[in-house]
Amino acid sequence: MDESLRLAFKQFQHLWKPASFPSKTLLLKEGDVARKIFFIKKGCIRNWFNHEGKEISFQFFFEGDAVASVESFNKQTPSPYSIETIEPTEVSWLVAEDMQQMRAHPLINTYLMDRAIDRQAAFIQHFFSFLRDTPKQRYQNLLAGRPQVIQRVPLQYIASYLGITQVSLSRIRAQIK
Amino acid sequence: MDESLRLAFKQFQHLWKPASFPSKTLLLKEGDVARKIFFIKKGCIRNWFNHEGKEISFQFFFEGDAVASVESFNKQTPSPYSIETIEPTEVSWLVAEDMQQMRAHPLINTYLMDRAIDRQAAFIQHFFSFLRDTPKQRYQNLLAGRPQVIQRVPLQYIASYLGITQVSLSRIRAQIK
DNA sequence: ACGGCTTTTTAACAATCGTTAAATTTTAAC
DNA sequence: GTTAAAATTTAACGATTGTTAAAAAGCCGT
Repeated sequence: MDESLRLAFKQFQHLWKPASFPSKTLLLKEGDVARKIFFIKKGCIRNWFNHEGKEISFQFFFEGDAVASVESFNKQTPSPYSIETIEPTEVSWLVAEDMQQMRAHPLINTYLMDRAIDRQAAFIQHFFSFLRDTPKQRYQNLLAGRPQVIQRVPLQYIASYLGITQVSLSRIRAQIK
Repeated sequence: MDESLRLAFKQFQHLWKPASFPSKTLLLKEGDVARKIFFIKKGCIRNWFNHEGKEISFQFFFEGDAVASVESFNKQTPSPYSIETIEPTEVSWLVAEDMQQMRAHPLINTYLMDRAIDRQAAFIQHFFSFLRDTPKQRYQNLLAGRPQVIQRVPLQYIASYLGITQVSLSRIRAQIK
């Protein structure tokens, strides 16, 4: 992020509102329409959806990450998933209208588009690992590439993220140690 | 696609070049830089990457679809995957510079962005099925939702698309019939 | 520090998957 | 149409996973 972009962001600083939440707080409930985008100052968040009574986590976010139910936020449609804190979390948040205002700034718009593309690339890489790797390899990739996920996220959430059960993850961990 | 958009596309008709390829023709080789975007008039195409000597297919395209190694095409970087015809295929194609020219048109740009978002949504749905469904359910979803994939794409390609081996797919098919 | 609750691990068994190899069917070239 | 090559199915076996249940470990509030 260069200086001119930083300045552009400062112009809109007044739009951002601070908030703090305890762990296990729903910031957005599956089926509701997203009105806010969150920027994590401190803490940890997961995105998950319900499938036959089971919670399936599919994304984790940490300090510096922006979190929103993007489609729901942009189109004002029901969100296909929930957003929930994992740790006590401090955020800055913004409503959709204010986000539109920021997007009007070309530098910020370009920056946000680039971040969206980066996230998509990471998403595709994670997806590819389901085609290419075994669950054990997927766990080892996570351990090597994003150790803070394993340090900070409860294993039950990680299991569904890897596409396996808690029991299977526990066995994999026992094999490696 | 409404009338004004159709007119906008017509303006750039002269940029599109026709080409025909036999089946199993590489339109882009993994590691090469993508220079073209293809629009399928007739036929069928797959995207795949090599992993330890095995071909892993992850997307299929049919008549009306636009196909390119998007990141490679946009950033002029090596493509992480190959693009290959499955059937004898007729396409219209365009080089990156001409695509930029078309993107300058607001209607076309909006249309292309919307299609990109649609594709991403479909991609995410496919990804979710790896977290939520068994391989058998994934096959049945494909059979119900995109029957032409099963009718036109060789089963060995479909197997890797579903994240399983050809043998396992064959067993699943035997169970269902 | 204590109890109660949640999370993680372990165990046992059935079901599914991967692997290798062979048999069968389909496809394509001459 | 015949034949060779490719694709698909079937078989057998070992490895991995899901499921259910119980045990162990960790966490939180009092």
